[in-house]
Amino acid sequence: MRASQTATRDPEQKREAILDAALELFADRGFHGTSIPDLAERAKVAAGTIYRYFASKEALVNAVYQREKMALAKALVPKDMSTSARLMLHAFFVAACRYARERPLSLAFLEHHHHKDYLDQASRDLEQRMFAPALIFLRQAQEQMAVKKCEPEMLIALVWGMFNGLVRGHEEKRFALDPKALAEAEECIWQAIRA
Amino acid sequence: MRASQTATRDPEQKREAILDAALELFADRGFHGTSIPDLAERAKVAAGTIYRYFASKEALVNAVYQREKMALAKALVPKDMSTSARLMLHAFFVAACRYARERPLSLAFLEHHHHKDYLDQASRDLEQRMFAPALIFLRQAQEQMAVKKCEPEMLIALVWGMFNGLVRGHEEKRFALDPKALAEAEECIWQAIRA
DNA sequence: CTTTGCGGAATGAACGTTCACTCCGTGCTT
DNA sequence: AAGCACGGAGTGAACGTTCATTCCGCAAAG
Repeated sequence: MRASQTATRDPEQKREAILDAALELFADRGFHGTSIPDLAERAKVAAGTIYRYFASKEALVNAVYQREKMALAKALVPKDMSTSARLMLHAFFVAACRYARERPLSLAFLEHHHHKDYLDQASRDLEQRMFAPALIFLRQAQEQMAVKKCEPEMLIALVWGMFNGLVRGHEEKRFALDPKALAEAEECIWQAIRA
Repeated sequence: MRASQTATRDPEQKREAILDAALELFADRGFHGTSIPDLAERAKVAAGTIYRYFASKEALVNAVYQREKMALAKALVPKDMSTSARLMLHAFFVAACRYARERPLSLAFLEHHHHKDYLDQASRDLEQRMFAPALIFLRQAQEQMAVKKCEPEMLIALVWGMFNGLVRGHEEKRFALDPKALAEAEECIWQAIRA
């Protein structure tokens, strides 16, 4: 087994093109609303080629899900858990807003395909790995009397729910999100969870 | 002349049976994931019968959307806007939780089909009629220094986002929602928006 | 020349929708 | 009172289309 010597035609690049096209189409038409021929056209490959890289449409959507979920997790995971709860929330909020701005399709896709029945176990498992660091941090912060002593899972649901509401309202142009509005929103979130 | 025969023959009841089946299936499989034959079987009618009541699958999903959105609006609209902001939030929260408990499929359907491109203008217009009373009340409360002076649309997005996060987390069994947890969640929401 | 992997037509299943028909309650005729 | 003709709701097989997936010929790489 030699290292990849096919430099002229990079198969990895084609795979990425298919994943990118799938992200776009699945994000705004959903899984069942997207056809393989449409997908092939967007990725600029033939329909049959997709099956060289992915066993089925389901396998493809799972590959997209796992790629995007890991990208989101990587973008949100804190570098340093030793600061105050307030600063941690700030870091989370800034990172989440940056991700929403830079990869809006990723967020839309993940929101749209959350907990769907065609997702396999590997995809589902990523959910918990994602929230694990936040959970640990929240328990710490609760002991230091920095945040409310509710079920930490519930606090995460509330914070993530607020962030989602913000993103959705902004996408629907119901309100603008200039720096002032963002700062106000961040403060709302902090007030919601602080002790 | 039998009761069951008369019941089956009532056209309004058949229409409702189709709408009920559509609510269930659309809520958990989505629009494109639900087929007319499946729908017909669930509603206990023949496929062709559905087209006696609705012009197309799109017309059907719009009929379901409008019925459920109006039911939600009716359940959430406040009886009396002259109390304090805190009590208004309490009334909203109790009503929303009651709706989530009694009609979970309705909430799932509305969340799932929010702003989809197969929804017609009439369906879209219901969205704004829904938030209008809340907007008026929020502006009042802001003048009385009871809630934060942010964009009211943003406050609505945050509150509704928290409620959605709560419902979703509960449905996924990530945490329990006993009366104590509900009271804590309500307090979080209040702290998020209070002045 | 052999090997490899892509393109795109071919395939059968399943889709939304239609339509010729059945069935039954109702009211008119006798 | 009984029979008949009518109208419209309900049916489900059939239609043309589109789907996910397969397959084979070809073009380029080794």
